Amino acid sequence: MEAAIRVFSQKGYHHTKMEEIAIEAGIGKGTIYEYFSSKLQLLQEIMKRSFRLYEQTMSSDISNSMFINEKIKMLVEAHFRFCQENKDLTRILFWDTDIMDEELRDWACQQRTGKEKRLQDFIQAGIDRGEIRAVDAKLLTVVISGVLGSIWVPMVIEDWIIDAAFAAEQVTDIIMNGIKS
Amino acid sequence: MEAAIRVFSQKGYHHTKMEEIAIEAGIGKGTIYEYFSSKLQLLQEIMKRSFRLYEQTMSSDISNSMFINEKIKMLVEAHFRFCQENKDLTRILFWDTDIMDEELRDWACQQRTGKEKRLQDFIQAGIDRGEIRAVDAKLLTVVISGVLGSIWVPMVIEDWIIDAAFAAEQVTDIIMNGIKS
Amino acid sequence: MEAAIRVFSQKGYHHTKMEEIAIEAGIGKGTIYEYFSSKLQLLQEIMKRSFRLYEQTMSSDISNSMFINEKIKMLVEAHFRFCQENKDLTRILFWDTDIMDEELRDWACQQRTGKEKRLQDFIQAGIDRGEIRAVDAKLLTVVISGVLGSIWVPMVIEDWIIDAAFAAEQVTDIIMNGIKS
Amino acid sequence: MEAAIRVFSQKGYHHTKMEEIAIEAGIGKGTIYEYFSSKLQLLQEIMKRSFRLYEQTMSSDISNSMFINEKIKMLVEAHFRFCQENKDLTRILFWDTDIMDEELRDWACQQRTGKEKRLQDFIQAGIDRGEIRAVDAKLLTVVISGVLGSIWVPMVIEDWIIDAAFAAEQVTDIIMNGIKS
DNA sequence: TATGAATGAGACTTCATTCAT
DNA sequence: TATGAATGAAGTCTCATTCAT
Repeated sequence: MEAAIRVFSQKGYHHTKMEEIAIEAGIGKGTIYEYFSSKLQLLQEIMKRSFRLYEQTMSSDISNSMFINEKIKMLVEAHFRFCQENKDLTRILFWDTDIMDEELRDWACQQRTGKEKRLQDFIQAGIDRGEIRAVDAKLLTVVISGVLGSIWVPMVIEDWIIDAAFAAEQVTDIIMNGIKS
Repeated sequence: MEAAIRVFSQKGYHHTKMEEIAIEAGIGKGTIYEYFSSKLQLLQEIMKRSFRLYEQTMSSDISNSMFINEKIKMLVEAHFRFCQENKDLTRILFWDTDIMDEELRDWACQQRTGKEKRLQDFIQAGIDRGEIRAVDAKLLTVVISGVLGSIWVPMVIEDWIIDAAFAAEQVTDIIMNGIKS
Repeated sequence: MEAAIRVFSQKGYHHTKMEEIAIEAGIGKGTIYEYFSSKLQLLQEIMKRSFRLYEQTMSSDISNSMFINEKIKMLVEAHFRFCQENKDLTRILFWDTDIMDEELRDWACQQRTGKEKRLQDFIQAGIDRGEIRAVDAKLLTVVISGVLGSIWVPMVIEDWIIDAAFAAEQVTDIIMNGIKS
Repeated sequence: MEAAIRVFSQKGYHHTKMEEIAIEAGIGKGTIYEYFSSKLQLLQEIMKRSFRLYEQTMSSDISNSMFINEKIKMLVEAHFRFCQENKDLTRILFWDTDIMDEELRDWACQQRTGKEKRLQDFIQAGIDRGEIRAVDAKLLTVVISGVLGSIWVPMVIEDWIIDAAFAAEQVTDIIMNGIKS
């Protein structure tokens, strides 16, 4: 699985041959099939595990009792940290999106939708409590999701290294206070 | 080419067979090869044309003499409009990223990097002129790119319809003034 | 299909490679798949066609209005002729019985059962009309089926050539009159 | 070996995996190879043993000193009994005929040929002694072999249960006296 | 002696591409 | 110029067999 993650991440699902994974893992081609029934299932297993790991990373850090800006900061920081620490997984998770079969695609959509729903609810709550001014909650959700969903690109592709805590601070600052001087 | 765009967009590059494109186009399989030397080249042609169209859409609207918030607004609005009006192209451009061969990938990276460079310069100029407070220009670039690069997902996948002008106004407002009440 | 029949007949289904069929047919491996979706389907098509041909051969000759011994003679003769004239088909039809998948196997069983049912009815009618003495109809059916189902072996394997009309006459004579001197 | 017989009989040689035999036998996959050098050799061992058992069953009962009809009756009865009592073996012996390699196939052919030669000689003797009228000995051999070689089908496939002694009596009666009323 | 995880040769099947018509 | 039947390279997956434990 480790080997598969490395190769998938590097060459993409469709350009990866089972033999390459086997070689990378230092095992025989057939051995992979002892543990995964097909190439697709191998990818799916990786994705499911990744989603689970991502969920853990995200949810463990964010308690419910914080102020909105603290919450956003932790969210952003956790996401940045995950991407930075799991570059290969990140690349697979966000890049190889087109191979998922119907089932996995639906599942991934649900995951995303669920995540965004929680984010949107939590923004709406902030608005209701008066911590956030009355912006369009859906739009703000998309904005924040967008930042999270795109930050990995320079990190993973250009090997851009940035301190997660600092980046989170800055991004939260921009989101909260804007950029107008 | 129109047909190819539709099919690629719907099924993704790897799941599209040349025959399907031919059928969609109402022509023979061999005829495609009269105009494109290979499946990959067909995609590349589409992508290049798309990038060109995108560039046009983006640059035509944005004159150099505007204030920063106007500029950002136009940038966002133009992007939103492009995504909304070219859903198929958008999906290909942003989704089928993993098939590009070395050459195309490099080219796409250059395009992106170039775009971000211009964005970053223009942000830096804003900071220098004092229109923007001293945030990390690279980070802000990533944030704005992220919003642009992610907004298409709900538009294309969930068929989320939103008025480009209104969305641009809101997003610009958030970026400029933040969300704190 | 002609080529497939030859190769299947000679080497058996499991020992036949698609490439061998292609070579025998003087075409490319892939071309076979233009006309048959899989190796199994190719065999099935051959079998279905063979059964149809067999049925035709059998039924065309045997009118309903004959005496029992005439009927048996024609049955036996038609069968012998079919085996002699379609050695390859015969070998496939009666030899490669174990590869049939569930569906085809069921279908083949039905064919056989149907055939035997008709034979049994027709024997029973002979008994009822008093042309045949009161033997066990089921057993006699099995005996006659057995003769038909086994005669091909020396014909096909040992290349035993015998005049169908003569053989039919003799066999019918044995069945009708026994062998006791 | 018992396990192999059961599984081969049920699924056919080619559809049987070594692992399935191991599971059926309640032993490890590798253990089979302690006793049989290959899958094919395992089948061959089974077949050889079966032929031997068959030969025993057939020859033990049939003394040389009997009248022709007694002899045929015993032959038929012994065969029927063997099939009835060894359904799995029977199915393997008569069904999985196509997998035999050159060597085994030749051996099986010899067995069969030998058997038929003896049968034919013994028929010829009957003719010479005047117990049988002058039919074609070869053809009669094929007829009797055919009945023997086919009777197992309804027994094994349709689970047709019939008393061997009764069946033998009837079949012998038909062969000896025919069916004409 | 018994095992079963590991192996890799081998076979099926796909599909981008060609080329005779 | 347009076609689509033919092609065969390439890749997935199976399963008999091995061998370290």
